[in-house]
Amino acid sequence: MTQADATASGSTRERILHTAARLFSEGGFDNISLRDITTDADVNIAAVNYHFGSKVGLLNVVFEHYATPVNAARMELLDKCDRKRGDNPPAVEDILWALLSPAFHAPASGDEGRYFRRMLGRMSSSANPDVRRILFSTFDTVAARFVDMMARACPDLPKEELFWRLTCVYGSMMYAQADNGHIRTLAGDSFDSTKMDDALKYMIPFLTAGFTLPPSTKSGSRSGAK
Amino acid sequence: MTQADATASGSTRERILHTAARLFSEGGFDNISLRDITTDADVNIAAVNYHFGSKVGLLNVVFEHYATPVNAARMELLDKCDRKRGDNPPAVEDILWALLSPAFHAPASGDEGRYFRRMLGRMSSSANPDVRRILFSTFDTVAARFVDMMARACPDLPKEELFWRLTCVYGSMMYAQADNGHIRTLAGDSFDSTKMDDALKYMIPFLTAGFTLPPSTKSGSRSGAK
DNA sequence: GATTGTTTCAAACAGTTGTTTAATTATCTT
DNA sequence: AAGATAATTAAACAACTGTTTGAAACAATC
Repeated sequence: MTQADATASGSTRERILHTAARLFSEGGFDNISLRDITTDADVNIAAVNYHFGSKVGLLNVVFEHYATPVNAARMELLDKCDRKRGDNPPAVEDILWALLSPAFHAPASGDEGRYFRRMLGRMSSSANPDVRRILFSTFDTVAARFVDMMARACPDLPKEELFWRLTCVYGSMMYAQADNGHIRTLAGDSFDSTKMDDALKYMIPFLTAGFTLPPSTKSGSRSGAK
Repeated sequence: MTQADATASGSTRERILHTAARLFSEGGFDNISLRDITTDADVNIAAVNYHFGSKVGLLNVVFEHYATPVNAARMELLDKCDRKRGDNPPAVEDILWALLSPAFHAPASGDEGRYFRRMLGRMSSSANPDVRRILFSTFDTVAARFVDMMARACPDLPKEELFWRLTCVYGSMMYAQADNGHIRTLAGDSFDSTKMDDALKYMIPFLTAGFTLPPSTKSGSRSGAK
């Protein structure tokens, strides 16, 4: 089954949805026109506004469609982190697993998961206000709980240092999802960087090690190059 | 001196350059039109094509202007890493310092460094082919040397794990530079996240801890949520 | 089989984009 | 001062954007 076939079946609405996710993942939101999508999906231009109201409305539905299961899986795993430890603070590694594994695994079948991951990574630094609003509102609740649990897992960590460590976690995750190809070009392309199981296997220990470090001392700053 | 004044002085060419950097950092390349730039810089719209050939040509010059000192500083610091250790492998922390500190520090004065950092972070995941080409060619040489030195610093690390660890490093750096505000909104905004000295102080130990971990064992994969 | 409501379609809409033109002004050279 | 080069300007260019229109085709219900 070719790629074109994969999106040529189903209702008009579904064809638009799947084609949009694929093209947005390749070109971002602003660089992909409605004509790009409707031509590829073999539907009329007006169908987008008929079914989704607007281009932004389409993006909204794409996000809802793909992000809902990811959010649900994250919530479930975060619940397990809490139950597992009772009144004790949850474990950093478990929380990181709850954040990363749903994003890297779901949806399991086909290329659609890869499309959505790349789309998300690409859009995470978008300057488009509509994109930012949709992105934020989609992951708002779960992300807030993730941050809260990480803070509880590291009770001695100052807020400022927590912020920078979270920046590393989110940055690593988004960059891995975006898969922009820069690192692979530099580090050799003799292996498959789309295997998200490997990403989890290697990245979770990496991030756990950084996050479980004792808080930096106030005088611990490096003053300059030596 | 107001922000408008800061870019209202100098030659037409310079005003375009500085205004472009500022607006690109706020809105990315595709979302900022030449009319946005020329209106803000108070120059005629044809001046862009006269001085820079095209919009892409303008972006090229902006990158050259701001990235050249960063590249030079990185090269110098990487040289020092090599000299310091002689024939021994360089230290991971020193290499990370060589990569991060020039990006977070330079240029020292004014807002221009912040503009360029944010622009770079925003564009690091851009899908625009022109942006990708410029970005890659700008940092190509230095990045390749950085990757090579990291590989030498971790001789026992399989190429695949090296790739994912580098992904974490670049992702953290770019996300910190992009400063998209998502984490700060979640983690509280009671402190100043634009102080790049703090970013270095906290991020370098974080990334060093992850990168100096012993290689993962083949069976070390986590099979699923518990 | 007529009458709903739903979906599709070609065509046009007004607005914005990067780029170019040709004329005018400014600056420098001899 | 005269001529040559450089820089700036208003205006227009063709191409593309998301969106809307009103008629046509389709489906479902009575």
